[in-house]
Amino acid sequence: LASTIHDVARLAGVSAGTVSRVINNSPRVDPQTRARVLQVIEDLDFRPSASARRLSTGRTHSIGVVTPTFTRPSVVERLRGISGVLVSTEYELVVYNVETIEQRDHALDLLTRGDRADGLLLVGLGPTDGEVARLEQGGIACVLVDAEHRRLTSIVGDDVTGGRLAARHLLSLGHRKIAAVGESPRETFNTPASVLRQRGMELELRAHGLDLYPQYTAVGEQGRGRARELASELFELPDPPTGICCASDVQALGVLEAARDAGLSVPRDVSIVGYDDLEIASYLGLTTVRQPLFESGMQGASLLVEQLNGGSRSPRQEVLKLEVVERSTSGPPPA
Amino acid sequence: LASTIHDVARLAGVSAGTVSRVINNSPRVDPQTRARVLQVIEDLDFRPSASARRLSTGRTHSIGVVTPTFTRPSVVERLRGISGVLVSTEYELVVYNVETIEQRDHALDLLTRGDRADGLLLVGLGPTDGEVARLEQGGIACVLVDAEHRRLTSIVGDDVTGGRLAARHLLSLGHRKIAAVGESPRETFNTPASVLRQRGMELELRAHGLDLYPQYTAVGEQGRGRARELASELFELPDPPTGICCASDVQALGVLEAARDAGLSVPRDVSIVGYDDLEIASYLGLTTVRQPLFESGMQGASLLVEQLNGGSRSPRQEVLKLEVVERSTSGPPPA
DNA sequence: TTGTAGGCGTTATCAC
DNA sequence: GTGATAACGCCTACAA
Repeated sequence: LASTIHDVARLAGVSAGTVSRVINNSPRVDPQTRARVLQVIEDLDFRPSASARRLSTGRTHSIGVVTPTFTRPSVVERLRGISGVLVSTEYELVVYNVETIEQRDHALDLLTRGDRADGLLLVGLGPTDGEVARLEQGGIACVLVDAEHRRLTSIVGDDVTGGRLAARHLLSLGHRKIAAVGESPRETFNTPASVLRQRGMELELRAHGLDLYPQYTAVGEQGRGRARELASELFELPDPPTGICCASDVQALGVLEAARDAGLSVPRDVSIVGYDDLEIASYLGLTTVRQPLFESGMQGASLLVEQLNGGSRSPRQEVLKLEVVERSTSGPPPA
Repeated sequence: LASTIHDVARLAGVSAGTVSRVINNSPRVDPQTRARVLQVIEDLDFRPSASARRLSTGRTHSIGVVTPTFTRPSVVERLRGISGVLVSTEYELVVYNVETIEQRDHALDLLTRGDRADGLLLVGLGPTDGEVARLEQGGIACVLVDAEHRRLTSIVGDDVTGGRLAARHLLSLGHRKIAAVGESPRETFNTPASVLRQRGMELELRAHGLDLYPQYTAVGEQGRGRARELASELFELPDPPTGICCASDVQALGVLEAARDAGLSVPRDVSIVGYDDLEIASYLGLTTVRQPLFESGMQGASLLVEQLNGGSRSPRQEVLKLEVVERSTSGPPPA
């Protein structure tokens, strides 16, 4: 029912080849005939078939974003950045949401064949060596956001430093009993962000002659609910912490709830530091480690598009700047 | 570099046609040869080319979701629902984020050709009659979520009723001076949700011998910041309202900030009602009109997939249940 | 049950 | 500059 390149050719009295040249605005076509062809295209409301193009050129004009639970606030923020740069290109955005190992493997299996996407953006998810090899073999460009691999370019926040910054902030306020609420790494996704942040905290504490004691280290699955439980346990300790660093703002919300449950006043009784600086953080006055999520998406997408346009694919690592945003959930420890 | 159906055929000692039959598990193939072919497929790590399939079958195995600013919390929630049902199907999820009229028109123009997506999910965006005609002509299935068109099946919240419910809640608490903070419809997207809710409020107020006065009707672009400004103006009125119904929870956040700015206590001095019941609403104790966003996405996707599987495409309308969730931002008006 | 052949709508490589 | 012609990799009658 839809018209093809041949219909156009016939009505314009030229060959399909010429129409193709017009479409792809090749310089080698007479202005007269070009005008004529364009007219017919307009009359017929012709659009070249994307499928046929894919098969013929071997390019899909789409990039795949694969990420565990793309509806997490931090990922959404990154997606905003990604979408923002893709919209001004010819690339479509195909989202592969992976919640399980099977889904993750399945997606990467499909995607490494190269006929579904020209490039991949892996967000918060690291590929295995084998997968990287297949990507290279298939000539598929790939950039990591919030994940790392020595052979791939990646955009990361400096998590160790982030952890240090959070701890340093509390230390500078006079805290000595500092705890961490973190996310258990979903091992299959290979992103140790939460672990690295705790390591950073540890380093900073040690530099001050302190330590991150096991009883002050609470780790569980991501999300507000679990963080609330973890924090409640912390508050019930015989010698509870006076400051808590969380692996995300979402977790910090849970910790705030736990404080409320326990009848603790923030920051008078306990200081709480988040991570990410989501919009909600500014609304709530949450002290947090700001991570440029939006920018990470932008940069990831930009670098990927650059590679797709023939740019170098040699691994590069972009480390994003972090900073503590001091608001009203942190203050001096109780006397 | 990647192996094709012919490679498989050759090594298995059969024809390409047979391999194709195996892939698409046609019943008409000898168990023995099938086994042999499958073995070769495994050995070669063969995967059929999606591009070739698309061209040959005319189906893309992908569904397009087009929506204005897909990173809005309410849309994200709907996407969760959509993604949830698509993941168990063979359909890919292609996101078309449209921020401007041009982008909207461009996306719909591409998508109505039928070689980019088998089906469309339009979220918070209504197509024109012309676009609907082209969809039908191209045989492209389409379901609307949070939008309406008489010829398309759609999933909507009952906005008029939602407005009534919000107003009724405040009325029942004794409020008489009730204002609305709404979103100016981005006309090009054809979704009058905010307007409908205000109409509902109006109806309910009238039923109580009251009215929704123009000075109590503040409308502006969506988002927290603008809502804050609008509410500030409301609070500066000589006779300010004692209750405010917002078109979204996000707007309600802005209104809460404005109240804080004005030194008003909530709900003692002013009651605030949101709309949507985002997760943040429960965290903040925001009274709101709960709208099943996640379910709307699920249902939209389910109905679409159903149509794609040969189900009926005659327009159907699914109206989602709304309910007021009473929390701590609403109470009796000041005496 | 299996092989053959034509077609899906483009692009690209040739000659002319 | 333009027109044939051969891919691209798969599917699907139709024949055998």
